[in-house]
Amino acid sequence: MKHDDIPKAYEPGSIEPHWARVWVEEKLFTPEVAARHRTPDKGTYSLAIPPPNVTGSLHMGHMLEHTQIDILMRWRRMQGYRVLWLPGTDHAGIATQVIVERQLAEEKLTRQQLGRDEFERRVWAWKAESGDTIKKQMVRLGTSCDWTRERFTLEPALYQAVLEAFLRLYREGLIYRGRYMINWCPRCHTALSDLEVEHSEREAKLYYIKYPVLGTEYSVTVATTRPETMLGDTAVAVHPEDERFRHLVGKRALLPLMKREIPIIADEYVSREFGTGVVKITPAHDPNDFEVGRRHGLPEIDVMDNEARINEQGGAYRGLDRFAARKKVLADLEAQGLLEKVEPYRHAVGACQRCKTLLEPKISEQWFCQMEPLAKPAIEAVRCGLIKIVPENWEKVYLDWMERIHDWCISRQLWWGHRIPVWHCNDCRALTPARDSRVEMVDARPQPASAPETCQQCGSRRLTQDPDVLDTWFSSALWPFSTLGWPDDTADLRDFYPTTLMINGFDILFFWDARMIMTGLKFIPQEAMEARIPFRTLYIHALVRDAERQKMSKTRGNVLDPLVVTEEYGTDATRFTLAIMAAPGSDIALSADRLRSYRAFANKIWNAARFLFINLEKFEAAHGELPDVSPLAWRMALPLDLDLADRWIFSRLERATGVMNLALEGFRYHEAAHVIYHFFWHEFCDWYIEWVKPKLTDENLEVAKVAWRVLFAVFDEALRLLHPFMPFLTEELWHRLPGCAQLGSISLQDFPLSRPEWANYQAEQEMALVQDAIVALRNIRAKMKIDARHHVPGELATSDQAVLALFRGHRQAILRLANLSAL
RNA sequence: GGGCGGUUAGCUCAGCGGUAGAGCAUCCCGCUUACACCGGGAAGGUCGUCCGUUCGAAUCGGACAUCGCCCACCA
Repeated sequence: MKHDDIPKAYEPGSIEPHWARVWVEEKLFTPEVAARHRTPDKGTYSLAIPPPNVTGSLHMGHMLEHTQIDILMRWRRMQGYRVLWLPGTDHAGIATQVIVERQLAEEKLTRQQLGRDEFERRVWAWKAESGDTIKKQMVRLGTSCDWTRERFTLEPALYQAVLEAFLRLYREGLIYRGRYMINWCPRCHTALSDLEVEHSEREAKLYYIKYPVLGTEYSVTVATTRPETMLGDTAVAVHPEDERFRHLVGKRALLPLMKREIPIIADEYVSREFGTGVVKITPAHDPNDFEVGRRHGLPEIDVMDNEARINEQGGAYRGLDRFAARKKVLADLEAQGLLEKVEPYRHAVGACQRCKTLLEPKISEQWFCQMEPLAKPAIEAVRCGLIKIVPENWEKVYLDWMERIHDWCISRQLWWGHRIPVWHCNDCRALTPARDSRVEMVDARPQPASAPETCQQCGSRRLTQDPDVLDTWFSSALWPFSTLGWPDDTADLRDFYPTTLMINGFDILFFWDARMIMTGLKFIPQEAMEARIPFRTLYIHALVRDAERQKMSKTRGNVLDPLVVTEEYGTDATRFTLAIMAAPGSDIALSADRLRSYRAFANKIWNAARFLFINLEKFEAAHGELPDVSPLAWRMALPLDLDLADRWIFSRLERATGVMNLALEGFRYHEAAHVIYHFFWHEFCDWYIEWVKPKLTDENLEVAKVAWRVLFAVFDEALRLLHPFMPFLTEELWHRLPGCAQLGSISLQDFPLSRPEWANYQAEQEMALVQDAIVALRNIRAKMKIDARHHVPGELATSDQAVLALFRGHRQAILRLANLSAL
């Protein structure tokens, strides 16, 4: 070996791609391959990746998540578990469709012009083109996934899982179709689930409008924020016990502008305190009014089309956009003297999560999934502790939501996704589901293979498949078991399910985690609940924010490209930064300062290694032989009669090891990272290496050899502790250590376990004293200008025990003296 | 309207019952043959406010202030 050519500065760019490639080529992260290198098998440890959007690319949020997962995966793998981290991507229905539609728009095309088949082909083409961007990026970043098991939510096997789940829920009546009020996005032209609505407070106006009461000379005044919806009013309501209006109940009012007679009804829903105590009822355009309308059998007059323009039900306002209609309605009311007053009003409105367009509540025929029967066991599983949510406060959030859960609108008026496997009869309109869950490839796209041939009600052969696709989260909900082969009873499913862990951000706690728990409990054919849960522990990580503390996310434009950051600072340093800043519960504001300082840490490690290598060469040159410093040798033959600094460094190493293992058990990445950082830099480098320097060249060859062996022992252990955090650097250095290359990858070596016999409190106390002494002496010398140069610890260790004894006797006095600037 | 989280050194944040910590920035001294992406030293905080529990509180309880987030069908 020749180490003269080791660069002084660590250059991550020159080694990372190499190891990234080797790891994948050797399939080290395929559990069966890894197991061949390891004998004691501690059982399986598995995690199904939160699948990124297939057409997306990595942002810092991914990198944080993947770093946190990867640290635990590598740590457990080193501990001897058969670790499976199953990667894959999500077809991401609406997100992906929007991207392709945007591309079409550049060609001045719409998907409608293209037609459904051609549009789907375009999306598949786009997927083929950009679908493995994420994978390439993850491989480059060393993410230790088992790429031989990669999955995609729209591939045939997972399509089959979706069909199986849908058909079972459908047959049991848990999936139903009906006309209800849903959230409609006038831009995306699709229904959305409640979760996809973003509420935000806005300044608005409260308009007070007079409705004449028929057969009297007076009128009632209603208050509304959306006057244009009055075109669809079918009643006016008051509280049943409101004395002010009791006499009006049963009378009729004349709906202004539309000249329609509508009843005045009484309903508990009306609040006597708000507004005027009289409410206009628009069953087709407000969720509350919808309920009231159904209770009283009121007509539901939908006055808007899918673009939120007034339709033919809106009389003179037909064709106007909802906001234009509002202006005109107000102007007309004003002209007729029916607009009593306008007040400023602040309230929350709902917008489309995807495109931020204001949503329109709309009555629509959609598919729903009944939630209560699924939620009950999912609540139970968390409440009884079978599934642990960390940090604990999220458990309460989860339970609160689950206990007030509403039915889930699962149909989307999109073309990209799993099409609903139910056919409509063109003759009798009855519904007939696919006969089974088999999937076939038609035109390179997976489709249900067993379409019904005849209507199950009238026997007609004229059937049309429902045009809608399923909410993208429907397939995600099955992810932990669909990726392992369900509905088939596969070896992987038996081996790795339930998965050990799930790690994701709180933003998908309801969207995803809750639904995985419900579906796992529903579909896994095991008796015991503990065998059906999708994961045993759910760790909710914080979000990465940019310097302005803005949330980084797929839909916002402020994403930081991890590849750019890692290019500048190195993947290991970036990972370390994310880990050491990842205290549970608080968000991370990524800063260049921190990245720089942990790049310096990587450099420090590199140079400590460089010191070892260079001086080992010098030793060989001087003595014509090498001390045996391979891990095999030092583990067999560490001497018992070590001196103070040796006993001290082993004691500190043992402490670091113990704390790191405990911290990682509890997802306290920051604590683990702090411990190894401090140990490596400020104990191993600043004190220990300085201390042993003289010994390494001791005239007594045996003394020198022991020093070398201890030095490498500690360094080797430190590299292993560091490996989950800095896989590239440690892998590179491990391979350069004498005798290590032939042992294979560091990722398959043992992670250091706690060795309590190494803890040595006495050595730590003595060492603290010595360190004080050295610092004091250095200060005194510097201040007295006895010697311009500062002295390394080793000088004291080897030559000046008498000074130490003196110091021991007069510690306080010397320390005081040392700090006197008067000297 | 409910719920959650933050408020600690100039900046960004750890600590969460026993004499205030890190990184960066600042000041002083050192280019000692691993590393100036370095080494040594120093300065800097009555831990948002008030009340309480305790021998003892940044750390536990309560109130308040302030910032942020999540959930929510009062038009």
